[in-house]
Amino acid sequence: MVTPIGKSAQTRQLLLDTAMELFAAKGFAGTTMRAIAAESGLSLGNAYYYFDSKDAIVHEFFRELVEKHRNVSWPLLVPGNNLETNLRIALESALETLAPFHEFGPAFIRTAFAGTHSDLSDVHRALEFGLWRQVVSVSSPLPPLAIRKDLPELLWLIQRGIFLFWAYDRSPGASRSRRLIKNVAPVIARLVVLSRMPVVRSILDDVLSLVRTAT
Amino acid sequence: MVTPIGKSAQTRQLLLDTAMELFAAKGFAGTTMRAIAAESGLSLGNAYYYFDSKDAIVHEFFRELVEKHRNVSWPLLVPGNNLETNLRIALESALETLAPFHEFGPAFIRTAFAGTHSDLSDVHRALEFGLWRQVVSVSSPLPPLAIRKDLPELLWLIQRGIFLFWAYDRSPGASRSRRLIKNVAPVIARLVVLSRMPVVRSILDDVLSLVRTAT
DNA sequence: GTCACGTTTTGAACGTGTTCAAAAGTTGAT
DNA sequence: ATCAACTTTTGAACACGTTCAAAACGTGAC
Repeated sequence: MVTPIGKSAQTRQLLLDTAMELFAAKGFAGTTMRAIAAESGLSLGNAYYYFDSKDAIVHEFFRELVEKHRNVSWPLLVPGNNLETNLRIALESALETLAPFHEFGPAFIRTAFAGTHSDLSDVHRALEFGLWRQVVSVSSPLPPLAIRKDLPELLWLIQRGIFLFWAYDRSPGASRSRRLIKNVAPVIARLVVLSRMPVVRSILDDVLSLVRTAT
Repeated sequence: MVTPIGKSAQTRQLLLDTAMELFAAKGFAGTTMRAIAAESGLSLGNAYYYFDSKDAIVHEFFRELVEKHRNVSWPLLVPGNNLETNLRIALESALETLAPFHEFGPAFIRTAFAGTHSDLSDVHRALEFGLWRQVVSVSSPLPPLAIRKDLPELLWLIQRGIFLFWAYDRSPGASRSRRLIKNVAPVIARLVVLSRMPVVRSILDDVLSLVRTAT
């Protein structure tokens, strides 16, 4: 009999799928490693053979959600929208995707910021750097040349901030996060227009190099 | 015999003092609730009578550190320093105070952002809002009137950001955080000068109202 | 077919944060 | 002095994340 390729990988995936089901059904605290293993028909120790920790599983779960957000929001970024609209779409759909898992907020933060530097770059990319490039390039009118190249990085930074805020936002339905997004979008749009002015542009340059210091 | 006032409060304080010693000696993970209780000559359950959780103890520990930072940095803010200098002093002394407890970073974040809204205001205040007022008011030249009133709030925001960055900064000796501070100070100083210009001022207004949305 | 070696799986154990019912102690009114 | 109500303390227990030595399994060489 032909052994299916990657039997080990399959077991790992089974674990992951089971975990994600349980996460969705019972939440983070309500999903125990024992339950994940049992529901997968494996022993507890075996789960730890495939994943170093519960957080490691959450980490992969998070990456799935990021991918989902990308797939959901990408088609909504239609040409003709202005930057403010696209920005709102991208941010709000992120919130929508994450909403059922608000309880995971701190764990997401933990796993997104933990790990080595190369791993952080990974999350960097995972956090949809490409999506922000799309947000920019599909907006009309296109942002001023002065900032067009750097804008995705700036937007990515904004999204990181909002993500952090959301993770610790205790307001019902994350209403404060929603309000924040609604207010951020026009401010950024205005800032982009003003970036034509050398003073503003120089400030943005400063901020950008700060961000690069920190990355 | 005259019972000393607040016997209950004393027990609580004993627990706290013991915990802080152990935290300094053995770190966060190395300090168990059992050890705190035992070293205080109390039972484990009793410790939980005074503190809801280990995090609750860390929370108070953090507040002590914040107070310590205030006391350390306040006298260093001498008149004659310019804003950039004072800003660096305040930020770097914060790092110095927190440095031995880098391992607590995520726990600090957790406790600082958890809790009710009124509790968050508490942390708000705890994070030395007053210190930033002092940083501003003792700087010469004084910042432009256009921004003088709001600057402390802006600086407080900056500090929060840097604190977050530090908490998850894995670089040896938190060197990245140190570098960030060194670079942030002049940028902010420049921004303050530019705040005389209406465009810049209007952007700052936007940012401020965003912050207030989020608070 | 057997053996040696690497991969996978097990089951039990450890130490942790947290909970809780019940005991012990304290206080103030009668 | 007694009793009732409240505060403090105890000790045992629970469930969880994590670890580990040993067993089982698979595979390729001889």
